[in-house]
Amino acid sequence: MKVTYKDVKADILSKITNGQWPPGSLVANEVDLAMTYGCARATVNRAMRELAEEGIIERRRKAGTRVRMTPIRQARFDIPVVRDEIIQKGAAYRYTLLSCISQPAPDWLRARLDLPAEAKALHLICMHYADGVPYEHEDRWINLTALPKAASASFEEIAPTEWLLSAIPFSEVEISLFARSAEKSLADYLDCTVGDPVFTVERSTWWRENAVTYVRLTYRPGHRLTTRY
Amino acid sequence: MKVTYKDVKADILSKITNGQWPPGSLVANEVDLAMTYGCARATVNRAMRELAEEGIIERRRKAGTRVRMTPIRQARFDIPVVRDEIIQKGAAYRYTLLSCISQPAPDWLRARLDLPAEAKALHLICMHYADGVPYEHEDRWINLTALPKAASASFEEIAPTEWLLSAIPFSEVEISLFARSAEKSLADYLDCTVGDPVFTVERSTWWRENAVTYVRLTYRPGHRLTTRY
DNA sequence: TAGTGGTCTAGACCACAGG
DNA sequence: CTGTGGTCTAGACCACTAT
Repeated sequence: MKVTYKDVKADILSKITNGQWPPGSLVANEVDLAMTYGCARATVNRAMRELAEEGIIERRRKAGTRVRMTPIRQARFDIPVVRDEIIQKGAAYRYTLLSCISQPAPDWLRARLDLPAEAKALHLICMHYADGVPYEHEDRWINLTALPKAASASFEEIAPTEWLLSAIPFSEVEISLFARSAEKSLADYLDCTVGDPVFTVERSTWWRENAVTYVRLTYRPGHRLTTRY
Repeated sequence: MKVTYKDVKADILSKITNGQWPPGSLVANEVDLAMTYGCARATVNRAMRELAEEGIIERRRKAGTRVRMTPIRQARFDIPVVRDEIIQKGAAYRYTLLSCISQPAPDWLRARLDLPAEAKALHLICMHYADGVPYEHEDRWINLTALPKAASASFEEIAPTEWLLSAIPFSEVEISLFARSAEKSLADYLDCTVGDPVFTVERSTWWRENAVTYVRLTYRPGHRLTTRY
C-alpha cells in the first residue's frame, strides 16, 4: 500500500502530540522526510502544508519547519441560513416581515458602513420562528444606493437573507458576536423578559468594495453557537 | 508566465461572483478546465479543492463540480491565550487565582465530560485583568484522574490556560458561545451590575479520548468577538 | 460501467530569506 | 550564496458513484 499524505500527516501529528517533537523544535526538511516515509516530496508537502494551515507547525523558506510554540487555535463556525438551520433541527420554519421602511441612512449606519451623506437605506425588521416559537429577530439595513433593486423586492414573501443571497451570492463580511440585554420591543418579539441576556450576531457585508447591508440577528435567550476543533 | 493555481482559483471565483456561473450550475471537469487554462490538471485540482474547502463549490466524483446553491459561509475565530490578547492590545496583564479546591467531580461535570463516578477534580477560579480592569473571569475544572500532576502545579503563579498548554499542547475541543446574565459573585469580580448581560465561552477539552478540562470564560460587559471572512 | 475527482510520483524550476 | 519550501508538470492508478 502506498503512503498517503494522510498517513504522513497523522504520523507527524502524533510525533508532536506525544512529545517526540516538542514545541519549538525543528522538523526535518521535506526531502529527508520523503525519504524516511518512502514517498514523494509532494506527499510530504501536502501533509505539512495542511498542518501549517491548521496552526500546528510554522514553515519558512530556508529556515525550515518548526513545531509552533503555542499552537494557533482557531474555531470555525458554520454560518447557516436561518431557514436551513431551523429545518435541519426538524422544526417547521416560519418567517414574518414586521416592518419595512425606506429612508435616508442614519448617521451611525453611514459611519459604520462608510456611506456618503445622501445614501438611502431600506430598514427591515423580521422574525424567524421554529415550530411557531420565536427563534431569531432580524434588524437589517440595506444600502439602496448600492443595491437599488432591493427597493422593489417583496420581503413579505422572501426573507432578506435569502433575497440577498440570490442578489449577491458572494461577499466580504465582518461579523461580531456579543451579549446584550433585550429591550422592550425585542423582548416582546422574542417572547422573553425585558433585560434578559440575549446573544447577538452583528454582520456587515460588502460586495466589490461597496457596503451592501448591515444586520443584527438576535436569538431567543439560551441560544448557543457551538463547534468542535 | 505559467498559470498558477491562484490564477485559476481567482478566475473561477470571479466567474461565479459575476454571475457567469450561477449557483447550482455545473462546472466543467478538471481535464477540460486544464485545457482551457493551459495548465496541468493538478493545478486546476488545487484551485478547485480550495474553493470546495471554502464552501464555494461542491465536488462529487462522477457527478462533477457544482457552484453551491447556498454557499456555506464559515467564520473563523482565533482563540488566543488571554494574556497574549491583552498584551496585544497594549495593556498590562495581570492574573489572580481566587480559589483552588480539589474535590470529587460533581454530577453535572461528570455527565458533561463522561467521567467515572470516582473521578476527582480540581476547581479553579481566576481573574484576568487588563490595565487593572477586570477583563475575563475563568471558572475551570481540571480532571485530576486524567491529569494528576495538575494537583501539584502552582496556579498562584501560572494561569491554568498556560499550564495546560505546556502539559497538553494539542487537544480536541468543543466550544460553545452564549449570553448569560451576571450573578452576584460574577458581577463583583467583573465590576459590573448583577443581571448585566455577559458573553461566555464554554470549552471542553479532550486529550486522547480523555476529558481533561472544562472551562467557562466570561468577559466583562460589552466584550465582542469579531472576525472577517 | 464509465466518468469524475482524489491522490501519488519523479522531476523540475523558482522565490524567498538565513547565514 | 545556498538551503528550504512553493509550485507546476505529465502521466498514472485508484475510489467513488451516478446512470
